[in-house]
Order: sequence, then structure tokens, then C-alpha cells
Amino acid sequence: MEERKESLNFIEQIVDEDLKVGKHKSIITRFPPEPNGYLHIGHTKAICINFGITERFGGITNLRFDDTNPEKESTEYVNAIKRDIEWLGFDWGETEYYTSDYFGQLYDFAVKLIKDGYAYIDDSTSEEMAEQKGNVTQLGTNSPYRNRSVEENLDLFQRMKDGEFENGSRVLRAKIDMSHPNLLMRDPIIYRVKKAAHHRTGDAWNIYPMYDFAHGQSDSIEHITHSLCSLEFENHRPLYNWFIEKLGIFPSRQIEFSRMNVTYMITSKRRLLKLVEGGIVKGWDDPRMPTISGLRRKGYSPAAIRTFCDKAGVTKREQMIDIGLLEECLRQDLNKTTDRVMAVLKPLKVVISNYPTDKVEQMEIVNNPEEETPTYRTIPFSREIYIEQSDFMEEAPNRKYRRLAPGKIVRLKSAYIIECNDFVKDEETGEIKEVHCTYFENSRSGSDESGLKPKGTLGWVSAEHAVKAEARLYDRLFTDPTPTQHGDKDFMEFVNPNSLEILPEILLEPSVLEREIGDRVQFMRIGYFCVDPDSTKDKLIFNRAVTLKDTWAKVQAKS
RNA sequence: AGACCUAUGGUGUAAUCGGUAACACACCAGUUUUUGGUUCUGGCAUUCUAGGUUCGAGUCCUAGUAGGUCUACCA
Repeated sequence: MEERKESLNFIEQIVDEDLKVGKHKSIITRFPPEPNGYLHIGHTKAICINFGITERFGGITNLRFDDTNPEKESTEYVNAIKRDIEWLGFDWGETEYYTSDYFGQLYDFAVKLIKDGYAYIDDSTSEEMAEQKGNVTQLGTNSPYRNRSVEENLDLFQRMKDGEFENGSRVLRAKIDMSHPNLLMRDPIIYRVKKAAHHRTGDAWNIYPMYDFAHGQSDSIEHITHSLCSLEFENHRPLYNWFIEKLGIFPSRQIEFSRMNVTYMITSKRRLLKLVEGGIVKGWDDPRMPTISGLRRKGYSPAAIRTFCDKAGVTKREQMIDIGLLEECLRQDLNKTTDRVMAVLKPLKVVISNYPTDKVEQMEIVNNPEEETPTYRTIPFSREIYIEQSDFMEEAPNRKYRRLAPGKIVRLKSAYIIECNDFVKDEETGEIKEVHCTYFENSRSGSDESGLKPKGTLGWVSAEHAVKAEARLYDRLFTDPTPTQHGDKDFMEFVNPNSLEILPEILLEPSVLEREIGDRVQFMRIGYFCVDPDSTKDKLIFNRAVTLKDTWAKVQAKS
């Protein structure tokens, strides 16, 4: 057996050590999305890390909705998030958790803090509090309300809860240190008045806890052993630990890792929303979007995305990963798993003049040569077929050219070898109307006795049997790998105007009629495609997930 | 400027008691192929800088430099 030693990432090392020394018997992690938007490629990293580490070391991962801001959150997002995580193939067990379920307990925690002299009600306005906060070089100053009595604080807090005060009029602040070098430790706000209906608790609350007084405490309540989050929360860790210490609750440990950035993709909710609202894309699940729902619709498989996250690794360095790696992960998965299908995107008619007019032959073709035990189907062949326009040239450009041109022979995949004799051209437009060929009767695939050795093999579709469909060819949404990193220019300036090309009438072999929404196939020599949900019984629509590698295109581009 | 964090090839990661830079993607050159796909082979780095310790430093020490985060009643 293979005894390959795999190195652990820095978080796995911590977990491994904690388990070894018996700090924990088993671990609990959590994925804590705020239900205020759709999950995107950046979230998949957090999902894979949190669920991945308990898959590897044993333990469980909770799904917890961090819903402490009722104005922005909704059940619709909760459902979309659950669907995406499930689709990625992760299991959060029987129950899902909500920070809102802990509102009562969180309130009690706040009362304890007040009683112990660690929190106070502040009547200052937000402007005044910003003033008090100081900045990186200037120390903060104490609020005039900082020394209220415990009794008064308790009374005021109760009345905040009861709805006696208006939004913004009063807050509960932790009493820490207004001259602390970490700005977050300068008496952070932990509760605010917000008279808004919550998607789960309705009108029960007039006050809601802030992130720093909800997240860590929820971790603690659930006995999360390792609270894994992104680097931006590094500065919050001292506060996270301060609350745990002052409250004397289960000490969850926060560990930060760097977020996932991918070239040609953006992950800011605000900017993504701008693309949707600006009509640049057709919705959150537009195949050009970096959302999980967009990737799914485009044709990405869960396996490809998980492999990608795996290869990206886990560190504390800012990463900017080449989108080519994501695409390659998809190709590697789909190469192994999808059936090959004959398809012609931009058709050019070929007439095989020496083939009988009414004859139709069924040609056997392998479904997927990568299968361990290959299976086969048949496709109809006849006198008139279509090939790809780009597979014919009036004149071969150089010796490397392997496709069709007058006087040249090529193999029609799983069928006959043909020779080009002539072509019809519209002299006005220069458009090639059709190509005339002859076939070699003894060259049939599988029983070739012609002795001919054509250099190229083309895809084709029988004209009479062709199924028409629509293809949507997607390209990168931006023309620049890092559209948000040009300080002087808005990212919208880098939107790719050609990110979608629609081909209303492509031609396919008849077997595609059996395909259903979400199915993925390889259009031979072209790319991987996925049946779009917009498809109807009468019209299939295929989204291009990713092209095949195309060395010929590369060679051509160079010359 | 203050606190915290990070620095290995074009990109991402590895090198776990200091032992002579590994893997993947990309790129280049070949191989195989009834998909210009796939496969397979080879090529591609004085580890941010400068000193120091050591037989030996990506790993340790000192001093710099560069980048990230933080001054929301968002998470």
C-alpha cells in the first residue's frame, strides 16, 4: 500500500496537536454565514476548511447562521445557503444553528458583564463615540457615561430591551480600555437598539447584539473547539478572548487563515450586487458569477470545486490564485466523468458525393474513452453532414495544419476517411457555402483497410439527423485579472463586453435528446457543456463550462 | 504613525530535532493519440534585503524593506 506522508497545514497541525495532548477528545468547527447574500467561491474555502478538518480528524461541523442584523437578513438566503453547502457535498447533521436562538442567553451574558462592572450604557451619539475612539496614533478618551452605576446600567439596559428608547439613542459598551493600541478594544459597542422585525424572532427584540458579542459567545455555547475564520478577524481575537475570560465560558479558540482570491473574479457582495442590478449579468446564478449557484449552473462539479480548494491550500498569506487552476480542476474531473458528444457549433455543410443518397449507417462510438470499461452507442452517418467551419480552409496554411482543405484527407471520427475535392464559395462575401468530398468505402472506423493515414480527425453531425440547440459561450467577466486593484479606476471599467456569445443554432447528434437539465457532457474537440435550466422540451440550451485545451489555437495565436 | 499579521519560481502550496529547495498550475520542448483532448518525458528558483551564529541556514539571531488588516450602532 502507498504510504505517502501528507503534510498538514498549519490549522491541521494545531488540531493534531490538541488531539494528541488530549486538550480535546474530538473537535467541533462551524461554518457561520450571515444569511444576507449568496455564497461565492471565497466561501467555499471556509466551507472546505471547516468541514474538511472534521472529516479528516473526526468530529462535527455546525452550520450556524449568524443572524444578528435583522434589517439585512432573510429566510430566502438561509435556504439558498443550505442548498449550496449540500450541493458541495457537506453534511451539517440534523440541526442547523442560529445565533438568534441564543438571543436570550446573550442578553444574560450582557447583564453579567454589567453586574461585574465590565459594561455600561452610553448615551453618546455615534459621532461622539467616533470622536472618543481616537485613531491609530491618538489615544481614545473615556465616555462621560463610562462610570454609571451598575444599578443605572441594569435599569437602562432593561429599558432598552423593553423598547423604551429609539434606534441609535443608546448602546451597551464593554468597559475595556480607551487607550488600548488595538482600536477594537476601546470600549466596543456590544448591543444596539434596533427596532426591526427579525426573520426568525419577529418582534421579540428591540435590541440586537453586535458581531463581537454574538459570534464568539455562540462558538462557546456550541463548544466549538476551533473557530476558523479569515484574516480580517485577526484584530478581533483579543476581544474574542476577553469576552470568554470575563464571562468564564467555554474557551473556543479562534484561528485565522487568508481568504481565497481568484484572478478575474470578485467576491465583494456590494460589487456583485452592482453587476446584478446593473444588468451586467442576468442574476445571482448567472454562469459568469463567482457564486456557487453561478458555478453550478455553468457546469462546475462539486468535486472540481473541492479539489480546487484543496490545491489552493491553507495559510496566512494573501493569495491570488490563477483562475486557470480552477478551470483545470474542472477539466480533470469532467474528462473522467462525462460522455463525449458530437457537436458542431458553427456548421459547414459537407456533401460526400460518392456516398449513396438514401443510405444511413449507424456508426459505433465510445461514450467516454476514460471509462474503465468503455461503453458504446451509435450515431447516424449519411451523405450530407456538417463539420465545424474552422475545420476547413481554402488553403492549408502550413505543414502543421491537419484539417480539411482541397486535396487533403481527414478521418471523420468513428466513421470514414474523406478527401476534399471542391468547395462552393460566395464570391461576394467570401463565405464558404459547402464542401464537396469523396469517401473511401474501405476506411470505415474499426474495419479500415484503406491503408490511409490522415493526420486529422474531425467531428461531424449527419445533416438529416442533426438536433438543433442553443449554446451559450461564456468567457471571463473581466478583462483584467484584478479588476478591483486599480485604485484610480472602478472595477466596472474592466467588465468584458464579450463575456457571453449566444449561438442560437448549433447542431448535435440525436442522443442529446436524452439529456436533462444539469447534465454535463463533452462536446468533442470543443469543450465541456452543461444543460441550462432555461432548456425546454423543444429546445435544449447548453452552457459552456470550460473549453478543452487548444494547443492549435495557441500555435495560431503566436503566428 | 500605533497594534496585529505576512514574506519561498509567473501563480498556489511543501520542506515539522538547522542537512543541501519538493508538488501542482502556467509556460517551453518532445512523446502518444481515430478528440491539436487524454497519456508520458524533459526544461524552468542562489527562499524580500543586509549582516551574524554554524562544518552546514528557507529554517536560528540582529537590523532593515515591502505588503495586508484595524479608526461601522455590518458580519
